[in-house]
Amino acid sequence: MAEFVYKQIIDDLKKKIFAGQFADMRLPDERSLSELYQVSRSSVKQALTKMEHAGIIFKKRGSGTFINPLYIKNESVFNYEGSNLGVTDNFHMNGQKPQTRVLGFEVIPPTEELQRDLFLEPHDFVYKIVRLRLFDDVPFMFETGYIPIKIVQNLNQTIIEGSIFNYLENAHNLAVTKSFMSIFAEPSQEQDRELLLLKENEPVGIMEGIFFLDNGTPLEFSHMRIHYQYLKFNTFVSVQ
Amino acid sequence: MAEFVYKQIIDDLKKKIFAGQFADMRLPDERSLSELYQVSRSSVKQALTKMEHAGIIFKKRGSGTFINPLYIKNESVFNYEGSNLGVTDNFHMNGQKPQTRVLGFEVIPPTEELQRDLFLEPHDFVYKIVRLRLFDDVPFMFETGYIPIKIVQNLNQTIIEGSIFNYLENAHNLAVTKSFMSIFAEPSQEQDRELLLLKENEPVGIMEGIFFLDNGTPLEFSHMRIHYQYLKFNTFVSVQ
DNA sequence: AAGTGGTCTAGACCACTAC
DNA sequence: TAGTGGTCTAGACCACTTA
Repeated sequence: MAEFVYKQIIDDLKKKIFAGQFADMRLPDERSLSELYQVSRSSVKQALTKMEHAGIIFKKRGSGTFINPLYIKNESVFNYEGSNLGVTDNFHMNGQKPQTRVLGFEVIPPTEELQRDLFLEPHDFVYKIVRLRLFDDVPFMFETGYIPIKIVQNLNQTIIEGSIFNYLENAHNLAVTKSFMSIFAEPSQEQDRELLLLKENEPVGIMEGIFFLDNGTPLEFSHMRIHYQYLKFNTFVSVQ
Repeated sequence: MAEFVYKQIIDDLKKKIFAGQFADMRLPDERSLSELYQVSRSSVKQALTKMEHAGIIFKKRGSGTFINPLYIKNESVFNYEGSNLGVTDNFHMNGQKPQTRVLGFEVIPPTEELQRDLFLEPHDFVYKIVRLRLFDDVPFMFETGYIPIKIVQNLNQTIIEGSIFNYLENAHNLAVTKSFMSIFAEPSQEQDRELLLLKENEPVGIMEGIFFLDNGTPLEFSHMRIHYQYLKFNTFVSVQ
C-alpha cells in the first residue's frame, strides 16, 4: 500500500481532507503540491485525476481544485473508494458482522458467454459459486460468481465462506483492483423475496459484470441480486 | 470535437473497433500507436486510459490492451460513452421521438443543501424545473433539476421543453462534460406509478447528483426517477 | 530475452479564470 | 497580468508476461 508516489499523495490528501485541513473546500494548486511533495507535476496530476474519478474532488480549469461537497455529505456512499472491490468491504456495515451462506459450489464447463467475457477456451472449466450474504443474520444480497480454475485451483468450502478476494490477495498475491459493472433494478422474483426477505412490492438491485486482477486478467463474472436498501452506487462520469 | 490529439486517437480507435479491425480483441501496443499517430506515448496513454474508463478496453500489464467483451456484447448499454450527458442522448431510444412535458418551472432561493452542492450564496436564486420525459408518448422518467440563475438567466418554456444542455452548448458555449451521480432503487410511490405508468410491484430507479460544466463549474443538481426498465447504468470501477 | 504497460521526470506552451 | 489546470513532448527505468 502506498508504494508509489501518486498513491502516497492520494493517502496524504485524503487524510488532510478528513482532518478538515481545507476549510475553504480548496486544495493547493498543482505546482505547490509538486513542490510540497518534491515530485513532478505529472505525478501530482495523476494523483488528482484518480481522486477526481473516485468522486473526492473536482477540478476547475483556471480556478483550482475543490473538494466534492457530496463526498463530505455522505462518506459511506462512496462504496468503492479507497478499499478493495470485495463485497465484504464495500457494503455499508456500520460495525455489523458479515456472514456468508454457501448455496452452491461446483465446477462446470464455461458457457459461450463466459468464454467471451473471461477470455476462456471451451476446456477452461470454471467454479460456479452461489452465496448468500448477511449482516447480523439479515440477508442483503446473493451472488452467482464464475471463476476459471486455471487462475485458482484450490478453492474450498472454508475459503468461499469468507472473502475470496482477500484469500487471493493473501495466499496468491492476486489483487482485484478493476471491474466493469452494470447496475439496474427489477421487481423481486419469488427466490429474491425468499432469500432477501422482501415484500411483494419491493425490488432488487442488480449489479453484474467482470472483476479484473491488478494485471488486467479477467478473474470473475459476477451476478449480484441485492436488497434495494443496500444498493447505492456512486460514480463519476465524464465525457472525453 | 476531436480538436486534441488524444481525442482524435479515441475517435479513430473506436471507429476501427466498430469496423471489426481488431478481430483478436487486441489493440496495437502503445509504442506502435505512438509511431502510427506520430505522437508521444503519453498522449497515446491518455487516450487509452480514457477509453478504459469508458468501458471500451482494458489493459493487461505485460500483455497488451484488449477490447472489453461487454462493450461488444451490448453497445447500447454504455449510455454515457461518447456523447454528452443529457437525458435526450443517453437513454435507449431506438429511433423513438423524445418528448418533454413541463410539470413545474419556477425560481426559488437555494436550500442549504443546494448552496453546498452548487457552491452558492443564499442570494443565488435557482430555477426549479420539473419535467416528465417520454418516448412516443410512453413516459420513462421524471426529473427535478435546480440550476443557478447566475449561470443562465434566460431559460423559458420553449428551451426547457427541449434539451437544456444542448441549448447551453449551442447558445452559450457551455458544455456539460462531468457529473457525480448516485444510483439506487426504491419501491414506486403513488406519484411514480401515476406518472410512469408502473404497477404496484414495479420499482423506480433513481439517479441523483451534480452536473458540471467542462470548466468544472457545478451547473445543476438533478433528481431523476426512472421507470426501472429504462435504467441500466454501466461503469468502470478501479481502486487506486 | 524481448515485449508490454506502469511510473516518473522536467520541462514547454495553451486556455481559461480572477483581479 | 498572474495564476490555474489542460495538453503534450521525449525521454528514463521498472514490473510483469510470454516465449
